[in-house]
Amino acid sequence: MAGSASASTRGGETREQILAAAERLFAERGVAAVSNRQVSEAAGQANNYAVGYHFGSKTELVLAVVRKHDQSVELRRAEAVAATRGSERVRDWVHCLVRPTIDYLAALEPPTWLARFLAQAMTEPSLRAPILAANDGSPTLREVRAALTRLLPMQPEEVRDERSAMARHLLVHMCAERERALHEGGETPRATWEATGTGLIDAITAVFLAPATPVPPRGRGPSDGSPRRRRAR
Amino acid sequence: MAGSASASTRGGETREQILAAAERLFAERGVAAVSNRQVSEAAGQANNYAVGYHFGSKTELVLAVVRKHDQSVELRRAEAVAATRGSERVRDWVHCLVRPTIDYLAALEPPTWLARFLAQAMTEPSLRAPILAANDGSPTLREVRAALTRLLPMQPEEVRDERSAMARHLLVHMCAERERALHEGGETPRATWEATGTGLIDAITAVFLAPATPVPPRGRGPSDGSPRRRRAR
DNA sequence: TCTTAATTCAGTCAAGCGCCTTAATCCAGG
DNA sequence: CCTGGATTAAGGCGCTTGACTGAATTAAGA
Repeated sequence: MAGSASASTRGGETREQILAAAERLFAERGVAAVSNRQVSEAAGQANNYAVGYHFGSKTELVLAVVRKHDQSVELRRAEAVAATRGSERVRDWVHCLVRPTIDYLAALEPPTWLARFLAQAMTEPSLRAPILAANDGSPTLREVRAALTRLLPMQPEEVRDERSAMARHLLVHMCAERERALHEGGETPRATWEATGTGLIDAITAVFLAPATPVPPRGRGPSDGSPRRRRAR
Repeated sequence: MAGSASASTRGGETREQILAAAERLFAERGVAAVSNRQVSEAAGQANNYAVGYHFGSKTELVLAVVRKHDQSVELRRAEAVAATRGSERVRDWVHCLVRPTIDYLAALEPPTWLARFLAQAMTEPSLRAPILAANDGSPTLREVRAALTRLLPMQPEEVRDERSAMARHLLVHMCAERERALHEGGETPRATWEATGTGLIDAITAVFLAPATPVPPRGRGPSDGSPRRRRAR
């Protein structure tokens, strides 16, 4: 395997081309539907084993793409967290969850593939775990989670975890959906990434702040908040 | 191709076995990662072309699985809508969005594969469109959307559409996540499908009811609701 | 200038794939 | 009981894939 030629060595450039090609192809067709050969060829390599040589396996290729972008997002998130530290507003911390990703997407020059790529990669059963692990390692994300825990002290842990997962799903899949619409030239619900981010912050803030219907530990509870209804027919 | 042997003919039974095997394998490994041969073999067929014979293509196989379940969910949703008709509470209509799916999942005998299967199928680029089309055709879903539009008249259409998409993503992926955790024997944020449904209704209701930050038609607006911040470093 | 290690090229190979064919097998209606 | 259409078994064909290899090509340093 090639050493991680970080800079503009010969191999480093090839690596970049492979990463770019992989990101695009995986975003368009799904990770499993694209062979390493196709990635190698799309990257302009005559050697059909180029991916194997530079990355070892498809899993490591995908992780390399993820890491490449994660780095930049993590930086932006660190900035956002620094500016938010001390705030008592849930919305401010949700902002830290959403804006870094959105701003990074907006900063990439179109056409972008990242959002769709991430949605694909996160859904692939064999890739889900390692990618989420990388997420768990982010210190900034950890700080945001801690802040939300502090601001929502009455909320059962299970509810907060559940809602964190919801926030993640919304961010990933709504961005992917917008990116897809953008690419296909169709209509996008929002005119800009900026506006999409605002919509996501509105929604995710509402999710975290929503009153949680208490669920009885076991057995039927007094009510689950559903309307009057019992046998309609 | 086989006629749609609906009942318990010889071919009908094989069809069922193929559908069950496909649902399981696709849920576990992803649609693209499973070959038609593997599905045929898992269904106990010696003929590696069994899928082709009975369904024509992988796409039609997937759609057949979707339709099989959709039918039952649609029935439950019709009941729920009938019981909710006339209600002015957003939550009641969100209930109609969530409960039918959740209750159907809860009614299936474990282990279930449907939720993960749907998440996989919806993410597959080539399958997304036809599946969403089937969704659009549902008259009950149409009625729910109409009701929500009626109850949220001030909300820009783009915001409502966006939030409908959010609701769909949350329902699909949160169920898939719980089902996965259930299958792997890990911890589930909620003890029961019932409680998961309640959590989803809480969250999705909040999303629909959330105040939408107005986005200026063009150019920088007065505020996007973000905290005081301008150059943290 | 000359090494030399890293990288790319240009293939090979077995395994698995989609698609197709032919021959058995099944079973409902005559 | 027989027959014909539907279904399943068994396997072939051409192609792509992942994994691998040895020779050519760079390019950076001695």
